[in-house]
Amino acid sequence: MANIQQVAKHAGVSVATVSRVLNGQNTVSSKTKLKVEEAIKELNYEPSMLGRNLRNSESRIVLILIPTISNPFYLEIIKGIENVAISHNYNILLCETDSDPEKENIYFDLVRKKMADGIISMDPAVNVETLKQLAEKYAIIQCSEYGGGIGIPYVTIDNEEASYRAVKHLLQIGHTKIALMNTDEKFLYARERKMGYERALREHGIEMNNNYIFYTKDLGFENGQQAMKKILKLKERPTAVFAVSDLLAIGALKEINASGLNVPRDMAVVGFDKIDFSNMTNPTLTTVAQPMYKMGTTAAKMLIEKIQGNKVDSVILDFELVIRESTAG
Amino acid sequence: MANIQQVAKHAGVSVATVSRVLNGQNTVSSKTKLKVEEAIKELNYEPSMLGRNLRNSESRIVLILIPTISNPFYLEIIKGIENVAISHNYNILLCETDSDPEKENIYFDLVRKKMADGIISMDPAVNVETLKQLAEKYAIIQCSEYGGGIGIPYVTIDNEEASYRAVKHLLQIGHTKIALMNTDEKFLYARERKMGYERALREHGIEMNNNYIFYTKDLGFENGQQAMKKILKLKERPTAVFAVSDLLAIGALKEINASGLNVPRDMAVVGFDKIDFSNMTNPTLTTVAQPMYKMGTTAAKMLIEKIQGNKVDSVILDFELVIRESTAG
DNA sequence: TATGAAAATGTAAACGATTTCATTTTAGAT
DNA sequence: ATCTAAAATGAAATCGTTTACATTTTCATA
Repeated sequence: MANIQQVAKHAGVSVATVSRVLNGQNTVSSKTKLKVEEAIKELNYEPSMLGRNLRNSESRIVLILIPTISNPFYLEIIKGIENVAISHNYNILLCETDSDPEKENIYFDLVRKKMADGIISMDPAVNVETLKQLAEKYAIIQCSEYGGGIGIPYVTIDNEEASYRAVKHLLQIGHTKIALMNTDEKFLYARERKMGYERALREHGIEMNNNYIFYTKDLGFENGQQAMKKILKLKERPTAVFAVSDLLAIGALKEINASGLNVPRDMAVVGFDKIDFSNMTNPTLTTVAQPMYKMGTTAAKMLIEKIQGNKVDSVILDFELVIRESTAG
Repeated sequence: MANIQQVAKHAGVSVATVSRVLNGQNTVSSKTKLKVEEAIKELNYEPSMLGRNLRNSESRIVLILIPTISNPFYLEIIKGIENVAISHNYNILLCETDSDPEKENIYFDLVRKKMADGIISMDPAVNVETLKQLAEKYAIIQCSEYGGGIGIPYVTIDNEEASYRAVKHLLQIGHTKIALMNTDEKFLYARERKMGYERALREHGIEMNNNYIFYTKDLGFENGQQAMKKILKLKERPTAVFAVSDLLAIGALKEINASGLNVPRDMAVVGFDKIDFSNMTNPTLTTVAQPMYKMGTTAAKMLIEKIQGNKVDSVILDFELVIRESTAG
C-alpha cells in the first residue's frame, strides 16, 4: 500500500506538494499537479485517514447515543443526522446504550480517547452529571430529550403543548374520560406531556382522575399491551387513551382489538411520534408528528458548529397533530 | 489535554514505560507501575486512539452496509454484530446505501482510506464486482444476502428450503391457490425463494400459475399494499399469499383488512423474517424466523477472524417457521 | 540584464502512540 | 564481593499525514 512518500518520490516532488494536491490547494502549478495526479493513479494511492486524523487531531466521527435501536422513532432522526454529517465529511457511530450507565460510559470513553469528535445524545436516561462534565471539554448536543438548565444545547419540540393539543382533540370529539399512558416521570418529556394533559382537562373543567393515569417502564409495544389490560379492567372504563409513544399506542390498539372492542367506537387512541408503523396498523393511528428528520439535521448542524468552536443556541421545532382512523369517530 | 510524554515526565519514566503500563504488559515493576498510574490519574490522561491507531495501522472500526435502516429486519442483526464487535474492541459504523452505488462507494472509500478495518455487507444490491475487487485487499463478509461463487465468505439461511416449508405449510392446511409476492429476481434470495415455492407446489401436483406471481420493487409496506390490490382484483382469487418479507406481508394484511375480507378466513398470509412488528399486527403474522441475532454475531466473528488474517468459511444457519394467527384457520 | 515581488516548492517539525533494540538495574548464586 | 542471567527501563525509530517556515523559481518591469 503506497504512502505519500512514495507518491512524492514517484512524481519527483516533495511530500508537501503531494499533500497540497491532495487538499486542493491552489499554490501548485498545473504542471506538477498533473505529475502528482499521475503518480497517485499509477501507485493506486489512497491517503490514509489515520495519518491525517492524527495530524489534524480529529476523528471525523460523531457519536449518536440512543437508548434502543428497536424504537423506529429514532430512525428518521438518524437519517437526518447522517445526511448532514456525510455532507460535512463526518461519519456517525450509532451507540445503543440500553439506558445502561456502564455501556454509556464505554461510548463516552470514545470521545475522551479522541475516537469521536462529538456526541448527539438522544438517551433520556443519560447520566446528566456525566454529560454536563463531558460537555465542558467536548462538543455535545441533546436531541429530542434534554436535561434542562445544564447548559447543553438541545433541539426538541414543545412537549407540553403537543400533549395539550392531542388531548384537546379527544375532548373536542366528545371524550371526557381520557386515560393517560405515560412513562416514568423521571423523564422530562413525561412530566411535560402530563402537564399538557392536565391543562387540557382543566380547561374543559374536567377533574384529574389519578386512576386514569398509567405509568409504564418503557416505551415498547408490550408495555402498551399491559397497561391497556389494566385500563380495560377499570370499573368506570375510559373512552379514550392518550399514549406518549406510538409503540405504546400500538400495543394498546392490539389489546383493545383482542378484547373484542372496537377502535375508535369503544375506545379512541392517540399516539405520539408518527413512526412509520403508525400508518400500518388497523385502524391507522392518530398521533403527534414530531419533525424527526428536521430534528436530526438540526442537531447535526448544531454539533458541527460546536465542534468548530462556535456557540450554538437551543432550538424548538414545530410539531403537528395527525388525525387518522383511531380517533375518527 | 495531556499526552503520553507529559505522563512520562510527571512520573519520571520514559514514554515506553508508560505505554507498557497502558497496555498491561508485565515487564513493569509494580513500583513504577504505581507511579505511572498515579501520574495518569493526576493528569487526567486518556490515551489517544488517533496516535495508537496510526501506529498500529488499524482503525478498530468495522462497516455495516445495509440498503435501508427502515427495515427492522436488520436491527436484530446489527445488535448481534455490535455485541461481538464491542467485546473485541471494535466499533461499528452503520452505513445506509439506499442501494445507490454512489453512496456505496463513499463507504467503500472508508476502508480504502483505512478509516475502517473491514466490511459486513448486507446490501443485496451491492455491486458484486466492486465487492470482489475490494475483498482482495480488505476483510469483507456477506451477511444474509450474498453473491454466490465470488469467494467472499457469507452467513445466511437456506432460502429455498425456508420458502418451501412456508408454502408447504399453506398447502397442508388446505390451500391450493397460493400467490407469491416476490422482489426482483436479480436478487439471489428472490430466485431461491421462488424455487422453494415452485418445489412445494410441484410436490403437491399443483401447476405453477404465473398470474399468481407478483414482483415488487422493494420490500416495503407500500409495495405489499400495492401488490395485494392487484391480487384482490384477480378473477380467480387466491386464498393464500406468501410474501418474501414481513413488511410486504403487513402491507398485504392491511389491504385485505381494508377491503373487508378476513385474514385468515378469506385469505391466509405468510411473511418472512419475523421482525418485531409481525407480532403486533392484527392478526399476528405467520412467518419464517431468521436467526437474525445469531447471523449478526456469526458475521462479526467471521469478520474479526478475517481481519486477523485467518481463513474463514461460509456458514448456513437454521431457520424456523413460526405459525401464528394469519394462517391459523 | 538586473531586480524584486509573487508564485511554487521543499525541509523538517509536529501529531501521539507502540515497539525494537540497547542499556541499566536487580537479585540470586558462588 | 563478584559474577551472571533475568528483569526493568530508556532512546529512538516508526506509522502517514499537514503545515510553518525557508528556499528556490518565475516573470513582469525598470
